[in-house]
Parts: sequence; structure tokens; C-alpha cells
Amino acid sequence: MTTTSAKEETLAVRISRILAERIVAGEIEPGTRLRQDHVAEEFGASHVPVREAFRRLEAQGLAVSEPRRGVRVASFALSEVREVAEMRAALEVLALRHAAPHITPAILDAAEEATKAGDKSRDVREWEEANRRFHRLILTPCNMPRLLAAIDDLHAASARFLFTTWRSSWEARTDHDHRAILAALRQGQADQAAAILARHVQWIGQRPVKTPSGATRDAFAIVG
Amino acid sequence: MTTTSAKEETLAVRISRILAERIVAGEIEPGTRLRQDHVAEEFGASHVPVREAFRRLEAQGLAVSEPRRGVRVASFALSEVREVAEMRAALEVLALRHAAPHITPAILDAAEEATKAGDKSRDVREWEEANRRFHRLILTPCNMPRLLAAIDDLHAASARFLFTTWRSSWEARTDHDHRAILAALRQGQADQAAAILARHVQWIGQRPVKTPSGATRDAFAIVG
DNA sequence: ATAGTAAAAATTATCTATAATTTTGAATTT
DNA sequence: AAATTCAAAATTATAGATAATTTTTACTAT
Repeated sequence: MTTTSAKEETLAVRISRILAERIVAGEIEPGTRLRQDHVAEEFGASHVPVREAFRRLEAQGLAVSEPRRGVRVASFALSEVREVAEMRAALEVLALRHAAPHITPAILDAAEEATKAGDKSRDVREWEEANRRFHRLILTPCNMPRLLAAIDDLHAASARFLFTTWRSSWEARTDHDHRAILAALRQGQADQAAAILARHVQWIGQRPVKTPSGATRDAFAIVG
Repeated sequence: MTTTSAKEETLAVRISRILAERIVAGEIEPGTRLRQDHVAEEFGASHVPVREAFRRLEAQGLAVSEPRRGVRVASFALSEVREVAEMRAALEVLALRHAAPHITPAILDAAEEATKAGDKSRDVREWEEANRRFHRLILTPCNMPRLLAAIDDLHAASARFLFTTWRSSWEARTDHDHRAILAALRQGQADQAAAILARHVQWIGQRPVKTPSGATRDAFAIVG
């Protein structure tokens, strides 16, 4: 997600950001058509910036577009969840390898705080926010903007799967992986930390879930 | 204009593809402003599809856009070249691991052909085409569309660096890495193939080069 | 001469309007 | 009753026009 300053944000960027949040949160079901005039009306805009927003969502993998047939919310199969998880593992490991030498004790403390916040979380949304904060904290020092942007998009996709599955039912749990990663980093064992991270990100849960429309289907989520 | 497009390709897609080719080929220098009305006029279109094309280029990392200040061709520093190379290594290794079990002898033969074509190439463009064909052939069987799309974008970025550097001066050379990768795959040694691929993709050459505007600067390129 | 400032030109971002295409739904036929 | 066809409605894609902003240029003052 390319974040521009809130004030100097173009209309297309704002629209795409808000639509992305809704799709990730599971408020709009996969396959739902996004109709440009409806979206335009909602935001009090014309459809030109809406179309640009659609192109952004498309690039993020949150929407798919067919010429002359419009745009719909991207669907996802188990295979795609796995794909995103494996890509995250590969890229986060790369980022951590480069970040490790630049991670300060202050960063590790902040990451510890994020882990605690995750353990205390009351719902999925809270947990996801803390989890993303943890990952961002330990990866950002790699100083590779393109890599971090790619990881951000994959995180959004992961969060989508997560929210779809644990929409209402959520019970806090202590995140042993996060603590193990921090312990390894504190001891300067970057390889060990990377290995745990790789496994951690690919943890996939699976359970039946109710869709917003009432149907029941098999769902799954990455929880790392 | 006559909107009877022979293909089912939208105008925005065609414009972004052609602009991407130019940027990758080094025909437009980094930092050059892309002015929507000029582009629109050239393609005989209005600026709406042009703006959409710009959003696509932005997502591919080939252009950068600032609100109200327009879009310019993305510049690149050595650090960014390295970043792309490392991302490619991480993702191509992942793709190869999944592709390996599904690679048939016919695919390996085709990849061998691509390698030979690369060895015979008379200019960079020819070599790059053969090189990309080789990588696509051995990676496509992984059957992970999102991963392959990400790799494609990284290839485009790599090609950009390559063309900038070896624009005119090119001498063919036999690609030992490609042959070693194929040999390992023929013997069912996927890990070995992946290891060579990872190193191969990160090979970075460095040399002084003349820019289109006449200046001389240090350039570099991934050649794998 | 150089720096600062204001008017002019160019450019971006958006809106309104129009053409083309697809989807929907009813009427007709098998 | 099911399938097919054709017209109407909805929707997408593009064009043309307008307002806002930035960049450039020219002018003035030091």
C-alpha cells in the first residue's frame, strides 16, 4: 500500500484505500461486483477517480477486472491462501535477514509490546493490528522500500483470509512464535529468527465458517 | 477514435504496456515526466485511459506519482537494483521448488533451446527475450499465478537495468548457469537447481555507461 | 548581476456528457 | 415448461470541458 500524506492524498487513493479496508475486513463478499457509478455516488465523486481506484485494487490483488464487464472483489481458494503465505515467508525472511543487523534494543522492546498487545486482544481486528505492527517493526530496518511494499500487500491479503474466518469468534492466545523470534534476535541469531519466522507465517488454520449471506463453507486463514 | 479494438484489451492496458516497454527499453530516461495530455494525443485517446495506464505503471514500480505534480519515470539506484535481484532470487527459488515436480522432459528441452538462443543472441534485446523465456519455462509449472505475476514485474525491472547498461555494446556468451540448472533438474536435484538459480539471479555487473543525454555515469545490471 | 515576486502558461485532477457494450427481463417459439 | 430471441435498462469506457494547482517566464528591486 503506497501511503501518501493524508492531506495531499488524491481522491482515487482515498477511495481505493477505503474500498481495500472493506474488502480486507470481509464487508464485501468475494465475487461481488463493484459498480463504478454506485461507488462514485457514495463518495460524491465522478467515476474517473473511481476507475483509477479500481486499477489500484487490481494491482493489489484485491479486485479482478474484465474489459467491458466491470470489476469484482477477488475471490480466493485455499491454494491462493497458501500461495500468499509462501510468498510472505520467502519475502519476510529476506527482509529479516537484511533488517537484523539494524534492529536496535528499542525496536525489540517495541516489538515485545506489540506481542503483548496481541495476547491481550479482544477481537481479530485488534489482534491483526498488533500482529502487523510486530512484523513491521522487525522488518522495516531492512531499508528496502519495494520489498516492504510487496510484503504490505501480502499482509493485506492474509488479513482478508483471517477476517473472513475469525470474523466473530476469537479467543486470545499467547504468541510463542513472536517471543521465540525476539529471543533469537536478542541473541544475535538472525538465521534462527528467520527460520522461525518462515514457519510462523505459513501456519494455516482451517475451519467451517458462515459467510455474510448466511451460507456455510470451509474457510481458512494464515495466523502469523 | 475507432474503438473497434481487435483484441479484448482495454485502451488503458495497451497504453500502459507500450509505455512500460519504452521505459524498460530505456527509451525514456529515469525522472522524465510523463504528461497525460501528450500521451493521450500520441495514442489518439483522451486522458482518462492514460491516467489509468499511469496507475498501472505505478503499481509495477516503473513510474512514481506525486499528487498534483504528475507522474515521472521511476529512477533507480544501485540499492534498488540489488533489491530487485534479491526479491527475484527469493521468489524464483520458491517458484522453482513448486515447479520442479511438474517439469516434463519436453519443458527441459524447450528451456535448453532458449539457452542456446541466448548464447547465439546478437544484441541485448534478443538475449533478454531468450533469458526470460528460459525462466518462464522452468517456473510456470509451479501453478501459482500471483507469484508468477510478481516475478514478471521484477523481471521487467531487471530488464530495465540491463538495457540501460548494455544498450549498444553486447557480446554473446555461453550461459553456464542455465545449463547447470537444467542438468540439476534432469537429475531430479531440485534443491541444487534452486541454489544455482538463487546465485544466478543475483549476479550483478557494473560498468560506466553513456546515458541517452550524453552524460557518463556508473551503471549496473542483473544479468540472470 | 542576483534574488525575489507576480503574472502567464502549462498541467493535473475532476466533472459532465456521449457512445458502446453487456446484462436483464419479457415475449415468443419449440 | 424450457429455451430462445429481442428490446429495454444498466453499466462500462471514452471524450470533451472546467476548475485548481504548479511550473515557467518576465519583470522589478536591491
